[in-house]
Amino acid sequence: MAGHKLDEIDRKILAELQADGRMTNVELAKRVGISAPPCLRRVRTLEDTGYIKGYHAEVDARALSFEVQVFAMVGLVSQAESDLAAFEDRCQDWPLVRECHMLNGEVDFVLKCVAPDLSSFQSFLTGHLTSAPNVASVKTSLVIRCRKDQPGVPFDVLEERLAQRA
Amino acid sequence: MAGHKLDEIDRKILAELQADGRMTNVELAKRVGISAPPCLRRVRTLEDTGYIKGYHAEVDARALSFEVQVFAMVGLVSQAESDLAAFEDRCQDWPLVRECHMLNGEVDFVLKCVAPDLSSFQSFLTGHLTSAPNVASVKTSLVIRCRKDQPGVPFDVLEERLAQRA
DNA sequence: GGTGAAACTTGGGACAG
DNA sequence: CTGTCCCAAGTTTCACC
Repeated sequence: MAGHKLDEIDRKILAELQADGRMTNVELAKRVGISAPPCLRRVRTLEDTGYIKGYHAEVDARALSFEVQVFAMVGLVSQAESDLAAFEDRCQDWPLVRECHMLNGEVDFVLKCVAPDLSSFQSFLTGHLTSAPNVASVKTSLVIRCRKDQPGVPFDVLEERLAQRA
Repeated sequence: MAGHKLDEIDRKILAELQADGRMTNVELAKRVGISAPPCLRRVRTLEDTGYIKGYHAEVDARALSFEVQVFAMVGLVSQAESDLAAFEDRCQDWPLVRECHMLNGEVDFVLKCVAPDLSSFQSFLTGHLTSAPNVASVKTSLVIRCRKDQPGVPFDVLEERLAQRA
């Protein structure tokens, strides 16, 4: 899958498509300094090998009346692998949970949730999350504001590291 | 900006482009059930009014040797607005910090960070984050695994709510 | 990696409801 | 104002070097 090695042009393609996923192939080819056909071949290879996992429009949650964003820290009673996996499976079925990360330390999971308003979040919280099997504790924190929300990875850091090794 | 009201076709367009941001306009038009030109006009309007804030390729961080993902809970000494804003400004300059959310409750900010490995994260942590002005406490949690990571909002929840109101 | 050519897509104009 | 039909310009994607 990811055993394929990337050259500088591949990394530039990834950086450009991460910044603007709807760029036309000719524009992309111009920016990375090759002609369109080999550029498209590289993009297809990056998609097929899993470097590119998809393309998404970034929609404004607030404009769509999802006014509330919440981080929920979840502790479980049992941390046996089957119980961890069972909780993750449950998260798949909850549309308000957008991300589910298993953590080290005191807390077992952090969930990033969205909801149209506080009351619909609270009915999810009490009706589904805290009442789910094996859930010991849930601490929630409302997002007051978000001034940085960048997807993906910082390619400039990657290039710096590669430059230092050379 | 967002005062523009959306009809069902607009919401379908947003849902489709959130799921696949590289879909061609004709494919999109077919899926939402109108012809291509008005479909494109709607997409442009959604972009111009801010419902669509951008398009991004989803790249595989691990494949690009960003092996480490960390959530950092940050408490500040002073929560005066100017001090909160100063911390947010600093986050803009740290490429390893991908998201910076201000929270209510005991902790002031949660940061989602990526790094190539543990040692580079720790040098960022001690060299930049914990040593930044006004930072009182930083608690970090390594992401062990992530089984759900969906961008954006759940459109099915939105449609359900609209159906119930009708 | 580049070139050329066919098929398709984009995006505008003219026009109907 | 939003939809449909049509057409030129541009884009994708093929076979080939």
